[in-house]
Amino acid sequence: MAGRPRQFDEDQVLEQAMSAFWAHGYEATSMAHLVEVTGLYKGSIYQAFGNKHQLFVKSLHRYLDNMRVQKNHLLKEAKTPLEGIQSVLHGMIDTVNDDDGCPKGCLAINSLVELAPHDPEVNAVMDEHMNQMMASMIQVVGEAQASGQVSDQRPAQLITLLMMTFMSGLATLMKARISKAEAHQLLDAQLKAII
Amino acid sequence: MAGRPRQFDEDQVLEQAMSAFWAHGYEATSMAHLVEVTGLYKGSIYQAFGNKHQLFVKSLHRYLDNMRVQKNHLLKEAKTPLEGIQSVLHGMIDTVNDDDGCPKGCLAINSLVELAPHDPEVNAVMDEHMNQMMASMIQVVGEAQASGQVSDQRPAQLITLLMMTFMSGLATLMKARISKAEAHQLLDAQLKAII
DNA sequence: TCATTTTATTACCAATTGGTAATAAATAGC
DNA sequence: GCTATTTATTACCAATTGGTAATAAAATGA
Repeated sequence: MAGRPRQFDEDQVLEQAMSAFWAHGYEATSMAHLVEVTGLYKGSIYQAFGNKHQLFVKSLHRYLDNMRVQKNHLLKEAKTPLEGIQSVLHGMIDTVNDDDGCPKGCLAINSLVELAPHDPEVNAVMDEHMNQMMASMIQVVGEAQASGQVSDQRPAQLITLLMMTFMSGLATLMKARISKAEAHQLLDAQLKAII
Repeated sequence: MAGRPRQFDEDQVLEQAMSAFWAHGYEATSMAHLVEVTGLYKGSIYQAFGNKHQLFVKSLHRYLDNMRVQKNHLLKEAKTPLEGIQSVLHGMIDTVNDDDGCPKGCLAINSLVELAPHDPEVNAVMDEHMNQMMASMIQVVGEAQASGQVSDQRPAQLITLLMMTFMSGLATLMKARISKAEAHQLLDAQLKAII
């Protein structure tokens, strides 16, 4: 016996909130700002999502899910393990969005820097995501080594750690210092060095 | 004809403010918090430093100056260019302070992520610092190449960019995911790969 | 049609935000 | 000792913060 139907799409609202947090960070995004970008009333936001922090965590989850889906898709599409690795990493660079001329970086890395040390929940979410990401990439790197496309001088885990650390650095520097094009070039150089 | 003398050491206060911004970020550090950690009154802070943003910029400058001084010192002390590079980079890892059990990361990288895209002044400060840092490191890498300690397969500038991007990633991940010990190991592996 | 349930919309709230004005207390020069 | 100057200390402020209570408006089932 449902009451008055919702006049907004929860997914769409979540997308808009995520975009705001992505562009400005958690602290700098006020509820007033969220009201503005979502177009709905403050009461509706609180009723639908609990509070600001829960809304943020849901936004972060959405972002990480998108990343995971894209990663799995690209890995499946790839003709070889190495090609998969490359398309996933270059895809990450393209995800760094700057529609409005203002680079947003990677929401995961942004959140890690701003919140992880003081926010146990965000830290846990990031922990699970990075473990999953690492495991997935370690396996592909292992396959690439088995097929001879990647040198097995280094253990797959080390190669993956070097890759992910480098990607974190790219995400950081792309917030202000380097362009997408430079990031792609740097990534190629890095892969050439560790592979 | 000086008036009432200051009852605080400006440098010491700046150090305390820097530490607060370093640990919690710009937005999450309130004036009330700064009053608490510095021990002086709000009015005194505003009179001495202008406002919160100017205090932050001064703190950031102080941090960057410290980094530059340490870098120059380590480079001068080193017996060879390569040794200089290594001690500077490993020294950066040690600068990532976690006295209170809470990793603060690197204030420069933290500020880049939180503020640079929306804060022209911070962006400009970081721009100048990174240009200077890059130029200084490119020169040392070049010397290391000339002395045969570093391969000249890659241009010195590219090697330096790979190094600095990797360091940015380390600073980021050290805020939550990896320990100092792991960071040192990863840095060694990275240097082995690109040098 | 009417009670129930859910949402939309408005109005409101205490606490905190960054920032200032006013006043009291030291110093130096005259 | 008085004045000018600078700082210390208190009291205060408008605006914004995240969050709620109250009410109006749709839907469903009886």
